[in-house]
Amino acid sequence: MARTGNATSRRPTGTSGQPRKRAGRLQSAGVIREAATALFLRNGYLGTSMDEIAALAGVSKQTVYTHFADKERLFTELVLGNTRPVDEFIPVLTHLLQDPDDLEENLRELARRYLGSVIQPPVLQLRRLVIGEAGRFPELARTYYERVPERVVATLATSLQHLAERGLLRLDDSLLAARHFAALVLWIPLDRAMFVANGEPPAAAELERLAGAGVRVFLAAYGQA
Amino acid sequence: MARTGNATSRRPTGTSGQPRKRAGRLQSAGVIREAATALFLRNGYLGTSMDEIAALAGVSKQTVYTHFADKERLFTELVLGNTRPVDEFIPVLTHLLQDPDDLEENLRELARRYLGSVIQPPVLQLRRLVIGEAGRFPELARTYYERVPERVVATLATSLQHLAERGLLRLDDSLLAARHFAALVLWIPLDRAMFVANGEPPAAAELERLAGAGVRVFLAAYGQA
Amino acid sequence: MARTGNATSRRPTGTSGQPRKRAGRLQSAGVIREAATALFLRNGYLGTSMDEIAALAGVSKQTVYTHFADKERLFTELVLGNTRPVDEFIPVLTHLLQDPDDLEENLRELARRYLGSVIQPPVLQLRRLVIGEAGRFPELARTYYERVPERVVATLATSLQHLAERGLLRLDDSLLAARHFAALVLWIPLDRAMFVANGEPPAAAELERLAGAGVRVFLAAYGQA
Amino acid sequence: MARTGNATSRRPTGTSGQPRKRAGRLQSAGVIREAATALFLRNGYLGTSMDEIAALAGVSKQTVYTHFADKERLFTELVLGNTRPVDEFIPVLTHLLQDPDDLEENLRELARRYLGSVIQPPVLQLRRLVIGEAGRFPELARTYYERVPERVVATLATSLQHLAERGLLRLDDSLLAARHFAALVLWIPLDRAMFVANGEPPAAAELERLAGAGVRVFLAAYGQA
DNA sequence: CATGAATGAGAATTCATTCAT
DNA sequence: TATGAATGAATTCTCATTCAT
Repeated sequence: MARTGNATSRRPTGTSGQPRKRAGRLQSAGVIREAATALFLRNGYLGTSMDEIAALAGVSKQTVYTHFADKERLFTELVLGNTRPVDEFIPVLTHLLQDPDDLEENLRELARRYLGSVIQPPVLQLRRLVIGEAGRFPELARTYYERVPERVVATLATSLQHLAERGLLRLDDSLLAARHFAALVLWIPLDRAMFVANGEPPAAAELERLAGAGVRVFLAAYGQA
Repeated sequence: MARTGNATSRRPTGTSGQPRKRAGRLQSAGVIREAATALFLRNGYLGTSMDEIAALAGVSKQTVYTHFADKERLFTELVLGNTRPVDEFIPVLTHLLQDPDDLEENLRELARRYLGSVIQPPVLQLRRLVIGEAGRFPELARTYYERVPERVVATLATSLQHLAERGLLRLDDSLLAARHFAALVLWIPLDRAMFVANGEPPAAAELERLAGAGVRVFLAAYGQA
Repeated sequence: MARTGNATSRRPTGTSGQPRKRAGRLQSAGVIREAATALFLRNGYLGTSMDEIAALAGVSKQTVYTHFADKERLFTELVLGNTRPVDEFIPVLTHLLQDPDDLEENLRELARRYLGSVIQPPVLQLRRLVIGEAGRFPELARTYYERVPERVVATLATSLQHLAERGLLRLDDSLLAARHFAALVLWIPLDRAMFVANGEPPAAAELERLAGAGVRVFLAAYGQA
Repeated sequence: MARTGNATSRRPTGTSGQPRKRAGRLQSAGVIREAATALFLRNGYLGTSMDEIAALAGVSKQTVYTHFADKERLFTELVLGNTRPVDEFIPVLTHLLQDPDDLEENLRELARRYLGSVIQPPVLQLRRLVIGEAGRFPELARTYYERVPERVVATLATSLQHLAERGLLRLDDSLLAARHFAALVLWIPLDRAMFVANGEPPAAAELERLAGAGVRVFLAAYGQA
């Protein structure tokens, strides 16, 4: 059932890597961040050791501690600092629903982008990581939930509300509608991706099909007759 | 023949020590299973030590190893042996859609039960656990996915197909429809529960509302005009 | 430097072997003896576990303890019971020097047989084993030394003494002469074999050469002018 | 961000405990080497634990691991680093046979020194150790054989060859002659010492007698008429 | 700021041996 | 006699963290 090799023994990935040549003083933090992110995403919180991080970053372990008080702090900082995908997606979302000429097509485009943003391997890994560590870091998981998926849903709700006000949609609970949209569009591939790690990502045609079908259902319920 | 003292240098330790009750022989495996399940669910795979498991089970560490070859095997066996909730839900599902007098109400009842089954804390914990360890145990996660959530969806698809054949629903891809149903009904509280661990579970009224709303959207798209 | 694989981790050789089908009651002791001998010779005293022995013998561990009080006793009994090669060689030796027609040729034949007896892999393994455990089992090693190599030398000394009395050799310390003979004949391949484990054994021609050369030197010092 | 308590659940233990002297920084490796050597020689590879080594060295276990990757590496490094006796004996040998005034006496002196070097308890223990572990570390045993006993024999062969060229000896295979010399001089006490561990070493007179007798036989075969 | 050496606790797993059946 | 289950101590090795330089 376990992956090739031994699930318990983890190789010190850093040792064999090329030891960077003394990251120029102040860049240490960045190098460490990168190394730690890669390792946490791959092996989880407990599955990653400070030794490995230091080795992969090419710095001494103490240097890691100079920049980050302890493992916990390093971890939470990395998780919460990793919001680029949402930060970039939010404006796209807003813009797409700003002034739609063809609502169904615009929603479909939104669905495609939404899916495309969420289905990226690093995003999936982070999602798995945060979910898996939710027991150990409840605060962190809750904060991540609010800052990442919920932020998108809230923004989407606002946009849907605007559309409803302009008579383009029928809805009385925009947040619920936004969640239904997210559910219809994301759930199928996302749920699968949570469990099937490293599986090949869904083909473009499949995503297209899912986006179309999700939007169709959404509009059947929330579209103007 | 041996030199003074003991060549092996391990004294036979059995004589000393208080005669712990000796968990009833053949029941050890069960006790260990329970203890391990509780700990794995709470603390994860790496966060749980064989020492803790043995201690909580009230047996010696070696006894754990007599019953389970190693930690990995113990873990996977527990995860895959934990399918009771689905095993119980599948017949309910089938029966509810067997011969519906009021389709909307039956779907709503199904939605309530589906939600009720999935939202149970141990089920949620197991879900988080499997997702979190998907990187370390990809095979296990995939198998779990197929045996648990996918099995329900496949069964649901069959039931929906029957309803469509009897003219009660309009659909051409029953699996897709089943997934849309699951998405509309489960996603909202389940996604939240993945991140908000130990948060108070949604109130019954809230679940009722979500079930109703989900079914409404589903029927808007797949119901008979 | 270590052999392929890990010198520390030893695989439970017995588990994969075919589990004999319940050795007929009283034969257990024999089966256990065989299994234990094989394992001790291969992996040493500490490197062999009672579990492995039981598994390879196809009996339960307790059965091992029924026949042998503990690991030490099992070990010493096996080592001291393993004297077949000498038991068989001693009469050969005596007979060869009984009434020699061509002394040099008879000594050469003796040398060949001596070498042939000592150079057998199981004999070499046992020799390595006893030497390696001499620190842990000093009594055992000393006893083995007396019962095996020293017994041959003592017998040889007696035979040489007879030959001297018949005027065929010149010597005043027959034990010393016997030891010189053993040294000249055995030392070269035996010393090498102690260190080069599993090396291919010396070719027959090489042994022949060594026997001849050893006897030549011996006769140069102890032969009749 | 983390839950109450410590997410890692290992308290920083450094505060408590008596501040052991902190073995002088860079000298740890040496201290560890000494301790490990003593223990390996006394108890063998498997009979020595890393715990014992650390304790005897007065350092923490982890410090042992900072200096030596693992037990195997520590062991092989110690064994192969232990060649002082030969390193010192080789020049003596060469010098003694350089320009002999009284060949028999010089050979006898050489025999005494040879014996004296080989019969030292630590040398004997190392020899037993390497032989005993030859099954587990075949490469190591072979390397040791080549670097220690064979190196002496090869050097001796060269010296004997020189003597032959100067007409002081008669021989056509100097390596064989060297091995015969070693056999005649060393075998008797060395073979015994392999088995009789911790036995009192042969008295000086006994060694003298053996050296004399060995040289006498050697010269009977290889000396000038 | 950066380092290498050090630490105590704890990880998974195996050991020789015994007990109840 | 033979067994399977159980035990406490020990095994190798790793962990997060700190100290002296």
